[in-house]
Amino acid sequence: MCKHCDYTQMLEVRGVDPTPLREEVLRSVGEEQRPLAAAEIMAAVQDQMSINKVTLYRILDLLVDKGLVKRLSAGDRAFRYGMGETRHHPDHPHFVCSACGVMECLGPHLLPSNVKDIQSKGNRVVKNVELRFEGICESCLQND
Amino acid sequence: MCKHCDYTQMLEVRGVDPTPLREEVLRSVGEEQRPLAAAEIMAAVQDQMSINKVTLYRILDLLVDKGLVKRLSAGDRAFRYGMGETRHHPDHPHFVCSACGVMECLGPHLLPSNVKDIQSKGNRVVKNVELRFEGICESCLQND
DNA sequence: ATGGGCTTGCAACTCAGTTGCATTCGAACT
DNA sequence: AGTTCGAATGCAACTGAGTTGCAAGCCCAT
Repeated sequence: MCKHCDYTQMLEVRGVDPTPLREEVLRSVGEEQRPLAAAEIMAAVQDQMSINKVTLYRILDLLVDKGLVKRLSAGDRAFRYGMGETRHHPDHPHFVCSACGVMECLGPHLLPSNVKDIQSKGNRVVKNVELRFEGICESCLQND
Repeated sequence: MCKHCDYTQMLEVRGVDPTPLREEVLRSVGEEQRPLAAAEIMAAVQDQMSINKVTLYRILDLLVDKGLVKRLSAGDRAFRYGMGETRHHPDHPHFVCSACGVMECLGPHLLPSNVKDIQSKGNRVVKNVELRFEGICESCLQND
């Protein structure tokens, strides 16, 4: 996705042992311009090396836990996994096509800044905000 | 949820035969102040009459299709079902507690109005917007 | 070399939701 | 009345994404 990302270093900085599988999973997520389902990441990694389904899910859990990867709801039964926030990749909303199921990233400016107002409202702690648009993507509109 | 809702009539207006089960499912969703998971709706309906799991899912599909009910992602594996938009119930964001999994409704004012700007951006059609906050709810904060 | 702690793999499981097909029921048509 | 048709419901078995339990492999420090 990005020239700023040294995946090995990103892992080390978060105190995660940079094993080949972990690096490859993070790279597969990072090199994509859109969040992927676990099955897609699986296929991408399998392209380079062999990996077990359980290992993949455990690595994804770990990366999500360390904030390197963000787990996103797509409105269907499978999560999507995209790069976590960094200085170079601010938080942003997503668009999901209900025809083909592809999730796309939208510009960060579409995520209203006043959205964290809820933090002060009521006695709750807000840790995360997710904004998702659903509809039909450009490519599906053409091939209808 | 509401004095404005005549569930039988709501079904009829949308051209849906108001069977006892459909009325009871819609009522179970409508009388709650927060969106429920299918299992919770199941329990609520079972309280009044016997219903099969498959029938419940089919009724929910139907109600979602007719716009009477809205299917919401909670960030976990189970959808939540809340009342669809009406004049009396405008679209609004939700809060999900990652500790107890309960989804709460937030005020419609927290859903930024400029959020539909994306409609014009790019060649896509946006049909739905979902804004979800995640964190720890008031009740879980107290019992920690 | 050996013991303990990560990392990975394999099989079996869970859970929410779905599919296929049988049954029931009520309206409609001889 | 008998038949037929379609819509609504039920039951069992399935699906797909993710999880759990446990064994095996690997590495490093005693």
